[in-house]
Amino acid sequence: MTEQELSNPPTDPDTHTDDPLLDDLTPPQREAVTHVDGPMLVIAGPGSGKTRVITRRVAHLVTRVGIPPWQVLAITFTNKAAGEMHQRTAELVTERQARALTVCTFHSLCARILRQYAERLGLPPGYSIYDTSDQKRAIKQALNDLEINTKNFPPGGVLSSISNAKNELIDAEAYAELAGDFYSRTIAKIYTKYTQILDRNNALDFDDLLLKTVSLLREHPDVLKELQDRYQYVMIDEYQDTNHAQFMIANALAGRHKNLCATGDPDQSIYGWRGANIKNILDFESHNPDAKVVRLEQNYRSTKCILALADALIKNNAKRKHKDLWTDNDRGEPVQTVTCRDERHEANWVVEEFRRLHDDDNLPWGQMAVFYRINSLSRVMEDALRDAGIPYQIARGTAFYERAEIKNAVAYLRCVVNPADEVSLMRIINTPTRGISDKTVKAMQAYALANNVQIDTLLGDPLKLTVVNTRAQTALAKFGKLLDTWRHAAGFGTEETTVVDDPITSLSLRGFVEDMLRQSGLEDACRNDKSDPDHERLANLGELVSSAQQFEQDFELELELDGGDHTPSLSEKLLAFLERISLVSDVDAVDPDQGAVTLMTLHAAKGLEYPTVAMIGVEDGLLPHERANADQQELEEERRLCFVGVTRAMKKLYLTHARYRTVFGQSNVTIPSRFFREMPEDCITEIDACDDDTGELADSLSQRSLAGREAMLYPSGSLVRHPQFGLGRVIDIHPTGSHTRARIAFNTSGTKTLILQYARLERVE
DNA sequence: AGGTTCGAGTTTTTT
DNA sequence: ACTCGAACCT
Repeated sequence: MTEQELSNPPTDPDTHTDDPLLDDLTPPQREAVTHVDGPMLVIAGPGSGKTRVITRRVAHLVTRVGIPPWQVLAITFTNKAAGEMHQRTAELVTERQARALTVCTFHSLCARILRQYAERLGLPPGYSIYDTSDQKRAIKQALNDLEINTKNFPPGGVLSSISNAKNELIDAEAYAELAGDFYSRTIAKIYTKYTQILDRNNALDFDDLLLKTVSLLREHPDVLKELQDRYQYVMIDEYQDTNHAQFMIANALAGRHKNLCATGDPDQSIYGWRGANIKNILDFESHNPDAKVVRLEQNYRSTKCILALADALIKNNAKRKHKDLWTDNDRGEPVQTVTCRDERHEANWVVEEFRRLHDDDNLPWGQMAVFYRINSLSRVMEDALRDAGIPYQIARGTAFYERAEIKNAVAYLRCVVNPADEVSLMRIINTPTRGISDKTVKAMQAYALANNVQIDTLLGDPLKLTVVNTRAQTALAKFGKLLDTWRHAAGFGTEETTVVDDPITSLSLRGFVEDMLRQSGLEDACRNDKSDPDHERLANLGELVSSAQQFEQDFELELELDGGDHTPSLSEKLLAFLERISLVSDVDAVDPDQGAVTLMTLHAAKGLEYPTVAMIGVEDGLLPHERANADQQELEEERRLCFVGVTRAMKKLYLTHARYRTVFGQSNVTIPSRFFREMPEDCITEIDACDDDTGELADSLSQRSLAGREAMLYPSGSLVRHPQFGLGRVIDIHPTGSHTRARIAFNTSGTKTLILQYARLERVE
């Protein structure tokens, strides 16, 4: 469900044109769409047709004004949003034009630019992109090297201090100069060390992608000019959530031709905690005195009730520019605020209500969504939905890549591509166990530090490690050989054997990943893992192979469509695959056509819309979150978060809270959110679900049907289709833990155990 | 060397 | 309640 999919602003007869790109737009929308040169700010309230305006403007620039499509750059907040925007623009222009557009996130744009200009920055091409857990490992390493206690400086906290500094473009040196107190002086030391570790590992963290791009643009005027001329029309969506580094990049790119179009809504700024600066959008006009400003205030999405509630809520923010939110839509039903006993009751109440909507009102599952402030609330909701046999999906695209077995597999791939990546190497050097002990590893690190060599050189020459015994040396050498074999196969030759891999004879990406999983012993380790009798982990590795294959196909198709006769080599495909894996976001996993109830955090819900929305856990301490209670600014951000959630709903909205909530296995009394008191009574129906016993009934019902109505969707013997493995027949299916596994005999690929949540199975009748 | 147990910290939100 | 790491045992 994307913005504006279901809404159609009425035609205004006075300003009718014959241009199909324009004639169904309101005057302000049209004003924004037809603006060509010079800066423009579009302040777009929720559901005001912002996405429509952006896609139409791109189409207008390309097909009416005659701007070459490759000069247009559109930056979105997630890959998912980029994909959708690209898709919707493609419907308005030719296929060739659509392909020439650049639509992506800041991070993937930066990764692309950095790869292109790597040698100008002295950046070796196989650089790793570290995610939060890799970053934490690097921080721990830094703390260890500096002999600082992790008790006083928890890696997470240190990381966020460093991240905040990076987002403000403050490097370690500058940080040290600013540091006054003991805490910041220590952070400065860790920051310096952390930077050294990343450099040594040839790794960038998320912030570095932006940071390095800023320095590239600053220090290489010729590169800047090249990029400015390449991207003459720059559009940034969700401008209220840009941080300082992103602001610098946007303004540097648009600095020459001045065609910067920013769209967003200050009331939906919800990423302040990660360095987003709401001032970027508020001060747009003073940064660009000649800017055209368009305000889109009419809402086409929600009922009057929902919008009135949202408006009343957001008016409580003191630091806010006034906006008139209005709609011609029906008044609709009142918003229901529901009091439940505990989180289980709450989940069951929502499930019962959703089932009623589905069965009685014929509302498809895909048009319902559940939002929550923190991820941990998804658990109960999931259990209730699964027990009720209702199909659901969770917007956690990164969850798959956070699994230990997948992280290990990815670490192997990174080590192949980037020999300097010590964080990844340490992860896998003895996983699965191969006779390399902690002691041996410590000795390696000590030697590498003392002799200032890259740690992986020791794998080629373990005899240097005189302190470890022969057995360990042999194990190291063997492991080194294995890595070398893969590097060779993938086309990352060692210096003297720079292998130009021949795309005809070289392995496919899928084949490479499969070989690596087998030869590394990861596959066998999962197969023999007694703690995982259902081979869930093995199935996950299988999913990684499919995703590699899927990526390979898409990547080759993309290049083919680009017109070049260039067939990508295995090494190119591997680099691109790793980059993709690093930059997936949670909402990227949401498939609106899947016909399933969607669960996500309020942050992930930004930019989406659903006919029916339930927001759960609307309690003080959760929304607003307790960590934001003290600070007025943060409280206002929590209110904006609530505003974002409420304004996603088109027709029906439920706000639920539980009297007791179990945290860490302890049941605690809760207080309803203070935001309830800010909502107008005439928009609300209060329901006390504790009065009736539907919840209790649901409790007992769900217990009985626990063995899974989900399994009924794919009964044994039914014919299914898998995107990679093709047609197959279900042998058996069981719900286990948080997943449902199915054994499926495929016609061409043999029998595989798949997890329904990851395998995109399709029932074939 | 490798597996097991016990304790601590964990949960805010994410590219 | 659950996961991760460190000490401890085989």
